[in-house]
Amino acid sequence: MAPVLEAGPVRVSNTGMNVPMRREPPPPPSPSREIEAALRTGATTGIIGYRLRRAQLSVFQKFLSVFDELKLRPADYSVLVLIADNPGRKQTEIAEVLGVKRANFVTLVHGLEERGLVERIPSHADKRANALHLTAAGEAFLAHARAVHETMEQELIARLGGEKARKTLLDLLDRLT
Amino acid sequence: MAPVLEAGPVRVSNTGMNVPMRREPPPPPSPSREIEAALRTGATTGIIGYRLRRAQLSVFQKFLSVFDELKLRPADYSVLVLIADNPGRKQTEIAEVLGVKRANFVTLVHGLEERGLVERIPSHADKRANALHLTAAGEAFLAHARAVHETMEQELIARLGGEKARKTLLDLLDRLT
DNA sequence: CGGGCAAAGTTATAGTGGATAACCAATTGG
DNA sequence: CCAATTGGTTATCCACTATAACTTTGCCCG
Repeated sequence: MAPVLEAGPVRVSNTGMNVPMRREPPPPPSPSREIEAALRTGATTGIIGYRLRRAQLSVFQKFLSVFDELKLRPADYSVLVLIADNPGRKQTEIAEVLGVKRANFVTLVHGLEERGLVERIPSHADKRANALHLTAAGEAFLAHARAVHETMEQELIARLGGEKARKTLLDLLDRLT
Repeated sequence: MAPVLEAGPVRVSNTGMNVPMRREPPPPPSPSREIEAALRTGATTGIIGYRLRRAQLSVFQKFLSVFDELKLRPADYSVLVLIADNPGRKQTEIAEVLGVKRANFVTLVHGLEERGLVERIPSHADKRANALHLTAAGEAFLAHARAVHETMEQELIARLGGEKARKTLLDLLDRLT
């Protein structure tokens, strides 16, 4: 996350629009002494990519702390969910929808396999491929993880201002993707 | 670049709400042959963090391609903008508002300094600190970069559906941060 | 049918970003 | 004046991603 990352791009030539109209430096706060004047961040905070990055980092951060005990990272979780909903698929298929290079996906699945959550069953239809399945333990574990996640998700929705706001957000994010 | 990454957290116990109600496997498409059935991704795509991540990667990707010729990465750009709007600040201050560890900020600024865009002037008020400024070349470079970025930003706003949608997005992102 | 090409999985490797620890010089507060 | 803190720096380490190369297997097509 922090993701990230790489900070975001920025806005236009002169001043960003969320920059408070910048006429002249507002008179310094009460004691014009050396009071740590705040920085002008308007030009960066007006950037869509920048804000997107910060929000994403923040949400992932939260995910990491919530799932710390379960030793689950976001990528792990998404893999488990995807396998659960699409049992028997091959590695390449799961990797692709997640946007993970199949070479890197190997390590990911191996980790889950070693923890006894996932099984890689050699497909006899195609001897090159591995069909991915959750083990019984994996199912149980995921059920718990899903519950934990749902709590977090509801918390996020509440912060957004409700279900409608969530839909709006997802729609806007889609337009950027 | 792959999106994924670390995918996001997910939804609740049974099925995500954007998952089409999952009753039973809908009859396979026309030719029930081996037609690469699409994966069920509802449970992942309903996750706020996941969508946030995908959108952020997408936007950054675009930034990278647009700024490829200028050899500017998002972090570089944000640093230049911040220094331009807050000349004379010390490294620690700029680093902090960007959420960059001061140790890692060193490399960042050094790169910009070597390119002749930024100057680190030893402060005589505090002999430990470096006051950051843009060079004349840095100002000129940034003016160009800002113009390039503004074009990209407008393109993003258009995709969102206008200025109002942009404000809505930024507001929602703020609530998550 | 047989040869060539593509796909699935894997390994190895490199690059990048962020985090931590340790250190020096300088400053600040008692 | 001394202790604690701050600013900058270096050196490392870890996580994530990308690329290349290789093996096995499947598929197409002349």
